[in-house]
Amino acid sequence: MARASRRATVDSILASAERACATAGVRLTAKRRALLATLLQQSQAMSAYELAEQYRQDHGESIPTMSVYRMLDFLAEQNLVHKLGAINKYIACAHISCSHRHETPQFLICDDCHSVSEVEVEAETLDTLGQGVEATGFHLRSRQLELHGLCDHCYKRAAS
Amino acid sequence: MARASRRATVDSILASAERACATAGVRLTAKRRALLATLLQQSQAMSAYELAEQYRQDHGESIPTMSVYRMLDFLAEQNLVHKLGAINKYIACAHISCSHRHETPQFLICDDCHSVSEVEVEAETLDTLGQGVEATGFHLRSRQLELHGLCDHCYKRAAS
DNA sequence: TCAGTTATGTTACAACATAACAAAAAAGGA
DNA sequence: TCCTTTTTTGTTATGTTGTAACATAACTGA
Ligand SMILES: [Zn+2]
Ligand SMILES: [Zn+2]
Ligand SMILES: [Zn+2]
Ligand SMILES: [Zn+2]
Repeated sequence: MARASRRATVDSILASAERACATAGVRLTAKRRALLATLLQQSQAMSAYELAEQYRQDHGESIPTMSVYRMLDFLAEQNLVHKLGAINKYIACAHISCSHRHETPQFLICDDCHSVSEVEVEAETLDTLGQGVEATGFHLRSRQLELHGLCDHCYKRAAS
Repeated sequence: MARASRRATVDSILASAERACATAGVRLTAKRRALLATLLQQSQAMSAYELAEQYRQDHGESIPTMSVYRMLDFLAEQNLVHKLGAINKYIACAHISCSHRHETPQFLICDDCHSVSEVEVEAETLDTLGQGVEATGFHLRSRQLELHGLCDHCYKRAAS
């Protein structure tokens, strides 16, 4: 049943994504939607080339990497996926179905197994950080942090 | 005179780097030193390939990119340079000649002119951030943040 | 000197990303 | 509907970043 429930969750997230795109007045085409579906079913961050291969397996149709990059650019603009610049990989947003507005995401990247968690950080802490930085005359564009380390699983395995 | 004083500054930083390597019991070879000198004279972060080309111009000798990567790895281990993972570039540490121990550096990266500043952030704020993250079970490896935005110069130019 | 280690060079290739242009699909009005 | 315009997707070629594997050179310490 895990599989069925996972499937249902993906479908409901896709429905939310469709509504978000309709509201924004942009087109979530069949291919963009299919690519998002592929990414949603991954537990790890994926490179564009890995996604092209997974898409081929999932949908029985090959797709140029060039198109994958363009679709990822589109999805990232709509905040449906996030690009992790430090490792050149992409992850589906964990909050597509949330009603609240999209807060700046923070990512914890395991340097061993490459799993990625999208977490919330206290707004107050981020504000303090941002104010300290802007006091130097710099103007932050994004408060998306990408923090590296070990996930609990890999940490415990390394300790043994 | 600006050129002469700049030259002197670079020389004194190189002398500090030599002392640091001697203390650590590692070898700052002539090529590693020459590469560090090249990087010290840049005002922007440089990719490994850009550095290979600049090295060739500075020292009248070509150098394999493979060697540049290895030297940069060495210099980064000694905290003489920092790698900016988000943009795949390298920058000389701004504190080589400082006597105090090397704090975790924080970088402000201008997305327009690509200038990079190495700044201090209040330790307390970083601790709060780190504690929040570690409370989720994640184990941070580094607290080096790479923040993107616009430097004051580019910000004002964009506003006009 | 000579063996062992570290550093650097060479070649080949893998992985990531984009430029330039062509074809197809969708949108919108006469 | 038909035609025009715009957007999306495909194709080809190439640029950029990084590493593997192995050879040679330089240094170090008996
Ligand atoms: Zn998100
Ligand atoms: Zn892990
Ligand atoms: Zn530094
Ligand atoms: Zn700037």
